[in-house]
Amino acid sequence: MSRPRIRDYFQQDLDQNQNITPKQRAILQASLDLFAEKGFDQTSTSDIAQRAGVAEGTVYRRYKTKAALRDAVLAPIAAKIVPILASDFSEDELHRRYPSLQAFLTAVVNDRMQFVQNNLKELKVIFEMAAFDATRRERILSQIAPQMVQQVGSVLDQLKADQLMVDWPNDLIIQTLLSQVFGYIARLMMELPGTSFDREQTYLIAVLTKVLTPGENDQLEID
Amino acid sequence: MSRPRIRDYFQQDLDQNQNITPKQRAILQASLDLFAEKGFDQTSTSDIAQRAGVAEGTVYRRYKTKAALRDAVLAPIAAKIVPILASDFSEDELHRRYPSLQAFLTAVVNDRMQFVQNNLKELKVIFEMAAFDATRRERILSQIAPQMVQQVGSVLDQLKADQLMVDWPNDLIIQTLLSQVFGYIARLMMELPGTSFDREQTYLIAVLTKVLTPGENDQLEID
DNA sequence: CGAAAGTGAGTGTTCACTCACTCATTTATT
DNA sequence: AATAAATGAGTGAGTGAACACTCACTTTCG
Repeated sequence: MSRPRIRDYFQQDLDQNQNITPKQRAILQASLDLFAEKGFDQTSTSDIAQRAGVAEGTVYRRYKTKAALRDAVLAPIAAKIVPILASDFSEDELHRRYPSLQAFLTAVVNDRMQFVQNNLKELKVIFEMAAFDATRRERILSQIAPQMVQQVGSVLDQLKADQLMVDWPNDLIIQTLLSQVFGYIARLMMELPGTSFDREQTYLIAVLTKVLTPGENDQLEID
Repeated sequence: MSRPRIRDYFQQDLDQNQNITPKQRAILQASLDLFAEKGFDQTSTSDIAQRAGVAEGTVYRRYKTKAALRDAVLAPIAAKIVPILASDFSEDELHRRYPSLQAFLTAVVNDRMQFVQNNLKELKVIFEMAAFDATRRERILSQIAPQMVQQVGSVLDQLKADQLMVDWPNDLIIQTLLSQVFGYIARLMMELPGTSFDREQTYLIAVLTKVLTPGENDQLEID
């Protein structure tokens, strides 16, 4: 593929961020690692300090609370999630670059898989947080969902009009895409055996292409 | 559908269990509710006692530790998961009852969705535990995966031989099934808006039927 | 020297867990 | 049948440890 890959935004942001001392960066890194390894509640601030090679007071120099530290760890990726989800989904991109649905899906899947792999720890922390914090979850969803529907919707409509994609409601198609993405993330997070990037990629593209290609018996008997 | 539905095994087991006082049952119920609402670590034993209308000492009368209490809450469902996953997957059932792949998937999906709905809280607690406890996770997977492959495998081979199912490796097919199940569970757990049982069911069956029906371009270029 | 970064002993609170005790019911003794 | 003894579920104040967070002080660096 000739397209540029989505890079590891988190690392990038950490590096770009100026006013940050090596110790503060070590604290962020140790927090991320430990939160992903053991979970937020099971990680003590003294764990973090120890892993980062720093006194506990140093952690609280910049971050007022442990929760604020988690927010600081997640801030860079949180800002990138919506653009990642929606990028490539423009009619322009679509018509200029991709000759077929499969080619389109290949490009989309490839980038997203890279992003997930590069930010797996952050995603794990986000999922843990979202699992039991309904308020935060709703805030996130209420920001992401409409943008997805809006940015992706017109392209889906175009694909459907061109008979390139199954004629389902857009929210069902988006749900299909996201289900596969969640499944992929879950498989990575759970460290299931026998998974490899190439195999996952081939599989994801095959499933999505098959589901989203229009067929003969596609009527969904939904109101 | 004329088939019997899978019932709410957890409630059933709680009732069947003899030597259990009302207070002890209240403790189990309160634990399950609170673990699912707030998460295990965020639930204190005094929370549980209060919700159950019981003194904190009563909790420790039967359960040595808080973790043992969680295990007791999950024990009934844990014993049922493998049978649920594998039931219906016998060649006998398949040929006697189901005229088509779609009819087969409809029956399978229906029962599993009932089970998930009836045991959603328990599943949430299990997922939280599995997320950060690699040892437990591997123990669970090492028990479930081989049984799934064994019990489901021969039927999949039959379906493939009869040209009723796409000729993919069995583990990929199982992965497809489980991905959809996980996606469904995730959607329920996250309480996404706009979901209903009927809609989910129609959707799941449609997606699975489409993916698993043999087609023209099904070659997966995998070693 | 001044300012910012870093330190680690200290603090108040929360929490999992304990234990001496109560009380209602069952079993044994007269 | 009446009374005593034994049993075990239930209680809640108490305990020690862990934890998030603070602050008076030290070190680093421009």
